[in-house]
Amino acid sequence: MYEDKCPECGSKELVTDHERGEVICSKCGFVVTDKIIDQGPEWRAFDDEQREKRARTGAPTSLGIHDYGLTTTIGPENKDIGGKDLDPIQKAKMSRLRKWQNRLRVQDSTERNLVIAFSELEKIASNLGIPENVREEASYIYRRAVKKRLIRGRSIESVVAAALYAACRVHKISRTLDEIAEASNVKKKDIGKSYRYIARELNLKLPPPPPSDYIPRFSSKLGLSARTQSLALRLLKIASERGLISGRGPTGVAAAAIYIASAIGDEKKTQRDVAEVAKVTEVTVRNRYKELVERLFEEIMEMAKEERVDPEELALRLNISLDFVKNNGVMGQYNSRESP
DNA sequence: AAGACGAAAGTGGTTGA
DNA sequence: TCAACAACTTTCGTCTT
Repeated sequence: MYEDKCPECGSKELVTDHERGEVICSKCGFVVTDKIIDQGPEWRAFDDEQREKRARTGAPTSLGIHDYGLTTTIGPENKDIGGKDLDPIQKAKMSRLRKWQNRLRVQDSTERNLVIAFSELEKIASNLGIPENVREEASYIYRRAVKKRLIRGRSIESVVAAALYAACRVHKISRTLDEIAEASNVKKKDIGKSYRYIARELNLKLPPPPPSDYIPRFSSKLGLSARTQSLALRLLKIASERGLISGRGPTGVAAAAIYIASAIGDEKKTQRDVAEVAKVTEVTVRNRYKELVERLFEEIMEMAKEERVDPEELALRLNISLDFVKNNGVMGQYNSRESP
């Protein structure tokens, strides 16, 4: 469930972005929530007639059902098409058919494996509010892993979690290992191991997610405005252009950018709060944000100016000494800072 | 009491001989 | 296979507001 109004600008024009699993205000771009629970069908019915037509086409085929959802089950009602009761002979026949069908559907161990795996997948994915297309990606990856017999010695759950982790990265809505570990009963370490293994064996080449992938989700968890989000994204853009990102954990960098942006945007969050949503420690937030402040000083002051925040006030919020502010030339005089 | 600071020691993963 | 290494965490005492 989510609100029907944008908390940022009050507009009711909310758009659901199924690609990213986010609900976004079409006026100001604010991410209302990134957690869409229990999505309905992917289509919208504009009137009853259409709804009828579409509903009759049956369940959408889904990779997440072990036989692709294409089998017909024999219903338990013992009625014929007209809804009349069947005679006893027919009844017996149908019950025999049902028995066989159940035996055939969950036939070999591979099939059984998939049944268990996909129910686990659904559980984890719905805990995290992962959209349908990403779930299907995960199923696909998992199928390939099974086919290549990559599950030996690994638990089904850890491979499922790993597949989901990979699928999220493919679709640029990266979750952290911590988040997936929390939503499943698998330890972070095991997920990581399984992930690295299947990623290598299946030739999934996934670059590490850029910190910006985490900004919408973290910001909306913290209840930050769209304005502040975009400040954070701007900081990250400049930072990555200058190569200040490499080697650093993306979540820590994202957290730092949000911390700074929240101070500029006049809705300051504590290091603790930011660290919590990013699942890093305060120490890491501190280290990253100190680096960013040092090396993006002018840009930060420039943004402060745009946001009509007094430099001294900002210095206070970010615990930068006033000397540092002066020496780095808020007025634009002595800036001959070179990087070592 | 809360927020921030940073030193010091520990952890787990990567790299390179 | 082992050791060095970088990033990050844990823990903790201190300072400021």
